[in-house]
Amino acid sequence: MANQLHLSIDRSSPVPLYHQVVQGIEAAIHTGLLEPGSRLENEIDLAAQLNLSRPTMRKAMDELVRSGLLVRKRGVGTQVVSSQVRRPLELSSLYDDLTNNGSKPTTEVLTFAHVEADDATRQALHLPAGAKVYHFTRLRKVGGKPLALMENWVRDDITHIDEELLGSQGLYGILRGGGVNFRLATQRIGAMVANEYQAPLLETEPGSALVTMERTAVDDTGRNVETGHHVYRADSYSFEMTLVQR
Amino acid sequence: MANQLHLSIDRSSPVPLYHQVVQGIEAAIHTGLLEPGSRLENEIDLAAQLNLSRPTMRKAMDELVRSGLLVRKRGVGTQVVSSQVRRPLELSSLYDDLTNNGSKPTTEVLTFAHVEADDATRQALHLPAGAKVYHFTRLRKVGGKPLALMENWVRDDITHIDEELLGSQGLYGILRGGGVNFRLATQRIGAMVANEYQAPLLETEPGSALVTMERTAVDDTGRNVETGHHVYRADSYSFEMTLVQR
DNA sequence: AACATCCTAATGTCAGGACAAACTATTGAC
DNA sequence: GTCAATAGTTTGTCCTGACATTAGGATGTT
Repeated sequence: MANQLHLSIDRSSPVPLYHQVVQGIEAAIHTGLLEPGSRLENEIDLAAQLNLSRPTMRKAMDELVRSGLLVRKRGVGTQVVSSQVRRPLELSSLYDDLTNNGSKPTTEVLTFAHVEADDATRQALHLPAGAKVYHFTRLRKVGGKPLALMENWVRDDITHIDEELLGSQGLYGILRGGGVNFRLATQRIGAMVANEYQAPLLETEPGSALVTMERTAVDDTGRNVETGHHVYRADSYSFEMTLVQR
Repeated sequence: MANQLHLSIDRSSPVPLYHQVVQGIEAAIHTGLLEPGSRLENEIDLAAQLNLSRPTMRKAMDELVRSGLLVRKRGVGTQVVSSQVRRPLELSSLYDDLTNNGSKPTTEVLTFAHVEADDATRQALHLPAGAKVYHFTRLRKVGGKPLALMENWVRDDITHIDEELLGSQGLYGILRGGGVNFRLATQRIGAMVANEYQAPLLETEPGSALVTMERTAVDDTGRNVETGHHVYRADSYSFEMTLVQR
């Protein structure tokens, strides 16, 4: 079963070896070199072929299993999952998703204020009484079509934010530029019908379906940096994800 | 910084050591023994205290980082995330979620058929032409209140399914009983407004908001076992998840 | 031919060590 | 006093080695 992965490992690269393996196998699956359902060679032989240790090989496969591309069974082997799997939902911003997708989103800042945080915001961001936050609402369009209406609250002790900045780039880009390393976010996805305020902005009818998302993001120092409440036109947006059994 | 985790490791237990550590730290966080934002001792000392090797300790912390409870920074240390983190979205069924939650869901089977798969279903389940599937719709209530309207298509070569079975337990429970080990699922979450068919069943008004979910589940042999299209009352259900930066 | 038993292959778990890279805080020089 | 070099701490990566556990086929018995 010479599976001829022709992966090449570059030991002088700063990219960790296990990650090079991950990328190599991902590529092999996407190019069809590794067909869905096919079995891989066992971990030990694969490691030997690439002059890697088994733990390193195993760590690479762990990631691929976690992301849903591979399936392992003890005593049997490892095989490529037959279904075409998309990337699991990652911590990314709408703006990044759209630009990565080749679209050119535009952002219109509807309101902008630097105000004292209300109770709900203080609780969401773990702020003391009297702390101030940036509070703003934005309308995001892609291809001239409105897609999302976003209301956010952001700590003001990270980086300066103003209306002009928000109009020119995504919020997460601004915050990353201010030194924030996002680590995780909790979010809740639901639905509502468009009200009189939302409908005209999103160029739809009151009563049409909207996808709602509430999110709070945490950075690597444990600070709750940002919380927001977004609504999306249901006919233009939905959340796609891959769930992996642990 | 004697953090007194008083974890006890049982080496005779069939539970892997690293998982015992995971459970111990999770418990410490949930009981408040480890406060949000507090730093843990370093990996090596913790491992030594529990008479474990560093890789084992590290594997445990890896899982906790992945699930969002801990945050690591090279050169600095590991700390408990300040926000209260919920479990990441796992591959679970609505029925399981409800029963684990202490609720007593009831299921009403609206339609049931054993029919030849249509094109869309054949494609979703990777079935050959002429293959047959179980096709059924169910209404799930909890506390007498309707919550979800579910339409599913299931391969018929796994286990026998009938109307009575579906009324008494969850679909995933039936399939697991039939020897299926679920591994992953891809799903898409969106929104729609209730139509004339859905509204009376869900005891709501036409035009009210519904959360929609489409899911296809894959088992450990790579078979696409089940695909379904569910709608939930938006006022009673939403999807909550934790996203972790990779 | 049907069944139970053994064997093999593969993944799962665990240990102990070594060095690299990144961040902090201290120390030193100007 | 301010800034830069340095040392120390902690996580990140990688290695070798060992044994346990499981699934499934092969073997042998009834």
